Amino acid sequence: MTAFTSKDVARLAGVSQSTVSYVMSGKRPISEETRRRVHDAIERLTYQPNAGARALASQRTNVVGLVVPFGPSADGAGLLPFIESIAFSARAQDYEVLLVTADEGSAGLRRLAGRSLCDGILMMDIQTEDERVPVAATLRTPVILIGVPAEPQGLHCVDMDFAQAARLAIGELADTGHDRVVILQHPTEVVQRDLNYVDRFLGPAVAVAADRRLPCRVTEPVERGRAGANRAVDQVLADRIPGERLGLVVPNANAVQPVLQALNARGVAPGRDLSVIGVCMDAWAENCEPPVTNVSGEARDVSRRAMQTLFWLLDPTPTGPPPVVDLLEPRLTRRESVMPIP
Amino acid sequence: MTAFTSKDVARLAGVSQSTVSYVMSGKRPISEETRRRVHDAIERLTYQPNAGARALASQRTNVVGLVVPFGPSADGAGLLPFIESIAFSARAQDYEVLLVTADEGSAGLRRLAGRSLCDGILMMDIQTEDERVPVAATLRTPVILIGVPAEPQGLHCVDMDFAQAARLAIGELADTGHDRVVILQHPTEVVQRDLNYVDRFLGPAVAVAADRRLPCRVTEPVERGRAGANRAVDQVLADRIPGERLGLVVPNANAVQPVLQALNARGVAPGRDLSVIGVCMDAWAENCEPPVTNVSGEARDVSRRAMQTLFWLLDPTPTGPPPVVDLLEPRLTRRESVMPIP
DNA sequence: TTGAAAGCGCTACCAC
DNA sequence: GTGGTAGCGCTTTCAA
Repeated sequence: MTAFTSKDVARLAGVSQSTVSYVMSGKRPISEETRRRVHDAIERLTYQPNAGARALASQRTNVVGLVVPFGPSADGAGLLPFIESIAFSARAQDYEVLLVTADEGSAGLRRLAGRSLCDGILMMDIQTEDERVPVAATLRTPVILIGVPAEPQGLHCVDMDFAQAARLAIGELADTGHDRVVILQHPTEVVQRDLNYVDRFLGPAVAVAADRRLPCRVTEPVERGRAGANRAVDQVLADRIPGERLGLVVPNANAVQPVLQALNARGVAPGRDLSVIGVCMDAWAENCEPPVTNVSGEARDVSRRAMQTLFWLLDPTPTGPPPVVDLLEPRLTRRESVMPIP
Repeated sequence: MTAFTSKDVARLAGVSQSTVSYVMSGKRPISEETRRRVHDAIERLTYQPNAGARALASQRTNVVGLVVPFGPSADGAGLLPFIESIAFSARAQDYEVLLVTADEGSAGLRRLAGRSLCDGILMMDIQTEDERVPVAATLRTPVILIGVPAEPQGLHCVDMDFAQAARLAIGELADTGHDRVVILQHPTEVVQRDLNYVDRFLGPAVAVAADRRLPCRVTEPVERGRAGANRAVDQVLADRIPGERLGLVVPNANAVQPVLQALNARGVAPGRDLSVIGVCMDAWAENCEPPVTNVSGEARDVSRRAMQTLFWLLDPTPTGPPPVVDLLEPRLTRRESVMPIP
């Protein structure tokens, strides 16, 4: 019992195979009568076109490749919203999503492109100097980076604007009369992997603090999980100068909750005894104790935009091209973790 | 600049196209000399076979479809280890992974099979009565269920053995001299969605408790997040009978941490004032405060096994077929959240 | 408005 | 051990 082909549809509808094809693609005018007959036949046979054959003939797979940072480094739940919203955007345009793990390095890219497994590629977790970027730049298949490497080599980049996020966070602490800021560094592994967003945030953050005459220190890397947060918080509390208004900035979304827990456990109340601003999704910030003032770049927005860019590259429309480096505005939401102006 | 084809390789190596094909597939003996020449040519051209053409000619896509429960119900971080290990298993066998979201329902299955997008399908988050299962059973494409519906219709099922997990958890509380057990129900949404593992755990749990003469109550659904856990814990503590040895069982992996936090926040120490046993991955259990005694079905083991089963179906080997319903043994690990025998 | 037919790049049969 | 060649099921010219 082998599947029906467009030939079967053609025979049943009493038309040629090419007519079936044109009815499906809409690439040439078809009489109402013919269209109906073909659609009927398609329905009766529950015909579906063979993807391989279509790809071979049309040079279009209708698949997007997605390179995800699994492997030793997979960074907790933050990944899911990305994958999820990419899957939805793809589906909305009749595309499938092919998953490739980042631990393959550029081999994955070469495979996707070389075998014509997909029409375009989305790549996450870009390193500042990323061996895959130069490779990606030479492929026939368009590649969109979610993140901004040192040298994008002409590739389209989409991400949250971390510089702006830094300005918002530090600015808020300056505006609310803080005396000093401590920024909790990402975990060692992230720092060592040279992930692009580390310095895109830290650089501007330090600069803005200097600008606003706010003493500002960056901690040692804060390791994942409860233990890392505890250690970092102990250190911060030990260094506190009596009476100062201290602001903590947590650029690592995964650290926000553990840090708040550590503070609570030590009887230090964010919003009363010191301030905390996190960089994380709103949903996480709201669910903290207390709800935390955050700068938010929603994963969904970033991946939706990345998909839009990719689709534009796949068929450019009259509307101008998307920006090559496309940074989305973050948003500061005030909640209860920042001390009010005295 | 269009990609090289096997014809180019053949010309460069001075052999026929079919020889190139046979060198790559190893499906017929090739002289050492020829093999070398072909491999050289492949290397020089960095030739990669076109996936569509190959699929069309061989009726094999070398792709596995993965149906993931994204959508409103996506249940936090628990999903990633599954996806991740499936991706690795696939890669190890030279397969790609195509992602389909569960919100498409059986349409996704029909598309994967009807268009020959993949050779086999893995489906997660099975409902006890799942509309997709009867559909899956009629496809030409083999489907493996991760989970066990009421009527598997001959489909292969792989999952943790929740009945055994229940026995382990309840048994441990009985053995350590508890007077009463409270089981924290999954969130409303999970219960209403009729997910198969809810009753596969609860039924046996209640039965074993009865067997051991352990009074046992199942709570109202405990909603996601801190708030849900707080409410549930308040209720449990309010119902406590002074002096009793109370055991809490938390079958919902995502609730384990919030529940422990809620207890801690109320000055109730698990392992001293009452006992907690969670059903969750070891990594999560270890990272709790205190480390929690758990029954663990590791996602990785389940998905690896599911992939093995799928690969067996794709090319059956002399070794017998895998069991149709394949339940993996869970493991109880004692940590610090269960009160020692008095 | 429609049909016939030439490929797309590969696999696998049949021949030598 | 190797080569020739007929498809796989679709899209897209070219012709009518």
